[in-house]
Amino acid sequence: MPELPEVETIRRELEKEVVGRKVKSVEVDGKKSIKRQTPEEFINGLVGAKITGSQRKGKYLLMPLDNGQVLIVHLRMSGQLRRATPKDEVEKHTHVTITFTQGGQLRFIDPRTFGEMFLATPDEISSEIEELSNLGVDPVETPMSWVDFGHLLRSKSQSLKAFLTDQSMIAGIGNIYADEILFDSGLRYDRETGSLTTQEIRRLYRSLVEILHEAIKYNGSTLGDGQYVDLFGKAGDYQSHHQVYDREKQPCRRCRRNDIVKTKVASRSTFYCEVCQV
DNA sequence: CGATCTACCTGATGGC
DNA sequence: TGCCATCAGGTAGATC
Repeated sequence: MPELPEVETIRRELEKEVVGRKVKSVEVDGKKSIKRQTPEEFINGLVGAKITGSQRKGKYLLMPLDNGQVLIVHLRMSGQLRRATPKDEVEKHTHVTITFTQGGQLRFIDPRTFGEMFLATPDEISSEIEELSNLGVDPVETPMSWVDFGHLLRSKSQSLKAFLTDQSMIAGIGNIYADEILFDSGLRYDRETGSLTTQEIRRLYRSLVEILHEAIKYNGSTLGDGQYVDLFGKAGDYQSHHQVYDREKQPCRRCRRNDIVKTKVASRSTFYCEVCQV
């Protein structure tokens, strides 16, 4: 599922593939992906506009336009952005098709329809749209010192996994990378934020940055369901580097003597090693 | 206050 | 073979 590394992979591709292009026409199939405004408002705001940038904040993609608005995309669970040409077969669950004056297309495909696209002004992004204005620091976009990270960590008393996946604290980490980061740092998912020593805080932050960068290097993770693919339909490669996620009952790659355990936390799967994580 | 659950939705999978 | 239940997870909002 798209988390920070997957969204960053797509952002980089969008930079090459759509920035500088002008929108010729937009096709919207129903209201499944355009939820915050009418399809007409969305289409009218896009047609004739040129995409001038490709940014990311947490799991949100933001593409500024030359008309003062910003095209915002959130892929949620199953959303895909795909480069296409008008001749390409239209895949099932294609909800939005943007055709550029140069001929190419950008398509939004989303079987489970949780994802969305909408237009907003920079003012609305920084004040009115709460999910965006409340987003915490993006650890790849805006690195911080481990000391600042420690302050943030101690600002709220909660479990480490809840902290890592709390988008208003650190933006971009979801279920998969939270487990991988916690394993790498040797910390259990249920440790309290206030219980960490200075050394553990440092280790957690180092793991967080390292795992995210490694995952970006391998173009993100594509799970067995194949839901995540990049702009060209290509799967990521980081899943083979997972140490714990989806490795239940398989031997821990670090201690080699314990099997990875799967448990449920807040109705989400959590994988960890009982020996390596304390 | 934090932790947990539920809704949103479809496709894949497993059991019978 | 087909039918039903379960699972996957991002996020908001309800509830404990």
